[in-house]
Amino acid sequence: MSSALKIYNTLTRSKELFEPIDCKNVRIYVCGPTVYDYAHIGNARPIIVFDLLFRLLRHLYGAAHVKYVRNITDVDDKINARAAERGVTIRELTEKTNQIFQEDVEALGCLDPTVQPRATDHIVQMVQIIERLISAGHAYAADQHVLFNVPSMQRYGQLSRRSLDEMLAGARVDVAPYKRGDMDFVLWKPSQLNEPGWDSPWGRGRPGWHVECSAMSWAHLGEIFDIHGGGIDLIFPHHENEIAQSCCAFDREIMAHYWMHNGFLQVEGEKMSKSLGNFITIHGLLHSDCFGGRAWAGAILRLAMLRTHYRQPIDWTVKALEDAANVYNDWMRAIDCVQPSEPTEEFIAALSDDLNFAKAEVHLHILKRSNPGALAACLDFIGFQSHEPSSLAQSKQAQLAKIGLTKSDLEQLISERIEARLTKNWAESDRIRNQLESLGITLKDNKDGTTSWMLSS
RNA sequence: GGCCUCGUGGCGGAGUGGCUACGCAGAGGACUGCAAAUCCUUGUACUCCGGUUCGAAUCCGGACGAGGCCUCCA
Repeated sequence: MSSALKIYNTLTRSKELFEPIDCKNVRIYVCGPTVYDYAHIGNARPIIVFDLLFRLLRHLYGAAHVKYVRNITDVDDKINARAAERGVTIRELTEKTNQIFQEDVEALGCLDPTVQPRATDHIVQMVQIIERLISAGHAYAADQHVLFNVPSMQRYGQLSRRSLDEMLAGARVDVAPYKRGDMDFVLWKPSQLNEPGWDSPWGRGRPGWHVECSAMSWAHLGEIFDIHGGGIDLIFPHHENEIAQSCCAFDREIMAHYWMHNGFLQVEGEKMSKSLGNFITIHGLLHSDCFGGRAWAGAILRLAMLRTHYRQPIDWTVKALEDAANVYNDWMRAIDCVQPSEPTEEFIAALSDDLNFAKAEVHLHILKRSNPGALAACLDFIGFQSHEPSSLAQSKQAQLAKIGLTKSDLEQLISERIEARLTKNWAESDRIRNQLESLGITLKDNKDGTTSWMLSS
């Protein structure tokens, strides 16, 4: 079985063999969050999906040879509006939001990207790109704004596969007096004194929406790189405009070779929206009972997310989380006290087929019986390593501490119960078992007469 | 209106021309004081209608349905 990586490329709308520009320096960029509010569960999808890809690339090319950049957009009009609304400074808002985001992502079992650049640290590069675009005739300054002149780029619309005519037919574009073409989009715009702004050749202002990604990918990955990822909704206009900016600024045919997009998420069959009241955040799922009446471990959320192929639409349901929890707990029991060996080739090969997790999951079920060590290694591989034997022991200890029992207290209770069972005192036996169950500890009577304990799931 | 996805058993979800995965849930059984866990058994599905073919869930055409984008959005 071959582990050659194949990925679906939105540019060509087909699955292609992945061939890096430089196998010693594989480069991937993923559009990260705009930090103005708690990240919702839809935001978690690209984070998890591309974390899986990152892990796979590290395996295939070596951890030192993969560079993963996921940006943090900390300048945006939504941020300005939210900060004003809450009466906090922009810096306070973006710092706090980013901190929660980082905690959420860690709980979801994601590795840190190689670099997490911030938009506000790359204003210089943005200005440079804009200057290049102007001098190449692809952008123009007008009325304190700088706009990208869409008709100046013949290939515009290549990624989203739409022609300028079609786009204009939709015709709900902003009409502004300073625009030459209806589709032209803003690279730079003036800031009021109460808005964040930077000095530039066009006056004090701030960047438009798309240019930050062109600047940050350039700064950290170069003019051209391997993979660019994000949600499917970003294809147009965000990624289309990034391509336009980068290709025209650097006079390149392409910006990234492979464009990958994850599908959308719905909640219990409906679009997630604040008005429907089904807007759920990662934070809420992890730390409250807002969904399904209980909190969910990050690993459960991660597994539930991965079980649907990343390009398919996913329906986020309580049932899917319960299923994922069942499967996950099953695996954890199977690898309790097992030393991880190596992930199997079949498993890697399945993932290498455009991240076909469902196909890979089959091998996990097989390994559960035939080779727990390999199962543990496969689970480690895909980011479930928080439950290595040592940390399972740790979480058992933590639970004891939480309920105020020492290990010998527990052992005492267990042996009392064994006594009771020997004298067929079932009432006492059940009383002890129920008492511990209510404290989050499940007892299990083994066939040899011993009793072991585990954390309740 | 334009463009783009998708439609598999109760649920999730592989499978791109023949051998009809896998998991969850359910049912039956073994074991057990009862549980839990484990093990065994059990599931013949592919939206509809045409077409191509010896043969289609899989290819082609059409219908219906769901979702997305075209405007901020992962």
